[in-house]
Amino acid sequence: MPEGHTLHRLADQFQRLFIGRSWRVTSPQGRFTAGAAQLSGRAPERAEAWGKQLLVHVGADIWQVHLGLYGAFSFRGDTSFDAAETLGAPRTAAAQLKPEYADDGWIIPVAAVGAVRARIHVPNGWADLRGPARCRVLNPMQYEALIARLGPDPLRQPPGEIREPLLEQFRVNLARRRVSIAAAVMDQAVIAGVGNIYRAESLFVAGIDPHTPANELPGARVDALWQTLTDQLRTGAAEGIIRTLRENDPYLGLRGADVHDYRAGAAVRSGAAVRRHWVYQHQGTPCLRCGETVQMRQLQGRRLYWCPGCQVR
DNA sequence: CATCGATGTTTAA
DNA sequence: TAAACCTCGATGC
Repeated sequence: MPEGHTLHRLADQFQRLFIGRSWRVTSPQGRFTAGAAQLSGRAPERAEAWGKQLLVHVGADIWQVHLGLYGAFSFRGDTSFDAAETLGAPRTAAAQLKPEYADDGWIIPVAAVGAVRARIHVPNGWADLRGPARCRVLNPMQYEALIARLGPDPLRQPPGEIREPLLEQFRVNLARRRVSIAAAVMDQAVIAGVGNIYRAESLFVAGIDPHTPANELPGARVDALWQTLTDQLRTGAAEGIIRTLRENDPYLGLRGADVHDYRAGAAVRSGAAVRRHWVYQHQGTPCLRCGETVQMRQLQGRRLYWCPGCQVR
């Protein structure tokens, strides 16, 4: 789950549940004890996402959380917490809670299970953070330094709009790289929020050969890629899931392609057997658009997927 | 019960 | 390029 869309959902959820309310912060696992003490008893003013970073402003301090590959936040509490979803790596959903309250009116949380790095608690609910790659409190200087090395985030544009300065930054960043566009688009200094699934799916939809050098990608294709990523990330943030392939996609209609997902366990995990991606994890099967065999190879330690028929220089 | 893998990033070699 | 790190569910023996 944790590509940029997840972090924006997370920031929204923080905004709704915690912002402006005095919270208690602990570290049941014991690995965030000092930071928790620093944040506890105060009221966060703002939660924002920038790419894959969650940044929660508490006075001049900023709580930085990066979920990495398998970090996750889970939420429990009264009915206002019911709609709060677990965000991050897949976790089994907790059973329905029967809220009980202490004398001070605060809900009594269940005992922390497993390695809970941070628990944040407000009167009507709490959230547990497990497995983050980063969890620390930044001062304003450290915050500025972090922001300075992040590229533009397509989700930091108003919905339905392309912000020229962000797109221009993307163009400039690509023009400065000689690595492949596949490597560049995963570089958080070039564009923030894109992970392995959006890389594969955006380059497929934009019809770009992932091996094209970033600085050789024609301007029109750079702009089209930004537009594609903006649309895909926006949809992912709205739906809470990465679904780049839709059953009514006209390309599917043309070929009468079968969109059922036969990967082992996929149907069980997703609750539906309908395939969600064009090329991601579909190596060795016919492309649903052109029929060529979808390719996969290791690139800088990550798996790259593409269709050699649809994606050209 | 051991091993593997995952939508990620940093550090060492 | 490889290993380390953060966690836990799935898979295999």
